[in-house]
Amino acid sequence: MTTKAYALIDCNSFYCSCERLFRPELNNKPVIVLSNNDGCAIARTNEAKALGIKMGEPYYKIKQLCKKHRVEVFSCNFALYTNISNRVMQIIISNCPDVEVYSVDEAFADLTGVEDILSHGKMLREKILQDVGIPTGVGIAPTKVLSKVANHIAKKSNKAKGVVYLDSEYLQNIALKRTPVGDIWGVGRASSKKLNDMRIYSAYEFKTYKNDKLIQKIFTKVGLQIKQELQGINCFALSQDVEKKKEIMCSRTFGDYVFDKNILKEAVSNYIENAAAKMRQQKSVCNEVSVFARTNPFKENIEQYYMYERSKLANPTCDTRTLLAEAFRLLERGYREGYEYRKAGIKLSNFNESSNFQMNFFYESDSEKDLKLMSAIDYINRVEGEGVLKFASSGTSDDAWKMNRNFKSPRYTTSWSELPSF
DNA sequence: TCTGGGGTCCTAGGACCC
DNA sequence: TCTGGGGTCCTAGGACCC
Repeated sequence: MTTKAYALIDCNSFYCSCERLFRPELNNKPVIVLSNNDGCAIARTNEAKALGIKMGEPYYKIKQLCKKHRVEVFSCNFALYTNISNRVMQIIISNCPDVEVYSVDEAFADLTGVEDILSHGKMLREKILQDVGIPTGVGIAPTKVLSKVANHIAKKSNKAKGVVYLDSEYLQNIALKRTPVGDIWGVGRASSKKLNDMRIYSAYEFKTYKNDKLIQKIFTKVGLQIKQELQGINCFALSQDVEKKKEIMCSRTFGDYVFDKNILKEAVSNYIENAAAKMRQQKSVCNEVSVFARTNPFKENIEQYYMYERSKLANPTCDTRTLLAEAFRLLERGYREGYEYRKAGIKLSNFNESSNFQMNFFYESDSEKDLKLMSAIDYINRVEGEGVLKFASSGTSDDAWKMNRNFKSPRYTTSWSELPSF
């Protein structure tokens, strides 16, 4: 078997870089993007990181710091990021034989067999920067886990100029000795602590640890696979086909506290509409609906409550009306009066293929007429804009459950009325 | 005053069956 | 007080990712 060469192409501070595209004066300035509800920092440029702003840090804690250092702050604008992401991915896909789009801001590419692998990596980086304007780091190595390590170095090292190829075990070992175990892809906080307790601190010490049985016992099958990937043994293959989701969730933290069941119901209604449309898009039907709502766990002086209700459906469906009725029934069942609700959400799960289940004699599937209605709704919302057509239960008001978004940038690329003008 | 959202995989343990 | 063994399926919860 020939040695593989996997490239990991990862956009730098992706959301911030997207915002900078339309505000070039922000290059070299500190920029952060906040999570929904302007809750916490979920993307930071290097300049913002240098100020000590941590990933996931609540905004209210760093507000003063941001003001003092003139950090440019944005509410998240996912429509924009998705659009830019598609452009980046298109370049990778059309320039590499096999590609796995791993997330909105990163992709694995199999470069095995490419003549000059390092040059190919450099070319990709240049082309994305030229054509879309997004800076990336490219890490290349024989396994996915090692390519992640290479990617970290590509981003950190000035010498690397954004591209690193760890093509020999010698280079890999140098890199692994400089990598703390906690920085390995797939090793989180809990495992990191356990490894440290075993006196394993660097990725190299993990790679060369003798007792595989113990690793498997403590860190499960996946833990052992990560160790083998560090040794250059491929355990994680490239998954190319876009797999269907196995569950679809929708949840939001509210902009304000909610006591009223009817307002919760309106929120839940919106979430169901949203998730059901996504589910129909991947041509699934679900057998299970869940609804949850909770008080603010960070607020210590209030009485906490968490409701979670779930039900199996008699017949698999993708009909929003059926799902709404079920979700409302669950909310009715779990709702308790008198609590300050801060967040609610729903989950659709236990999917079947919509074409398969229709063949099943025992199920009473959605009728042709129902499906046509749903398709029509989806079509109108796709063409005319999200949320143009809504169910009455979803409300039309700017209510308490809506999010705070005080620093939102315009929808430059997805809305005609908000096109940039220079 | 103010702390996101959406996923996946794995395992242990319970339920249930013969 | 004694009280099998083995298999499968499901679920909750943990851990991790971006």
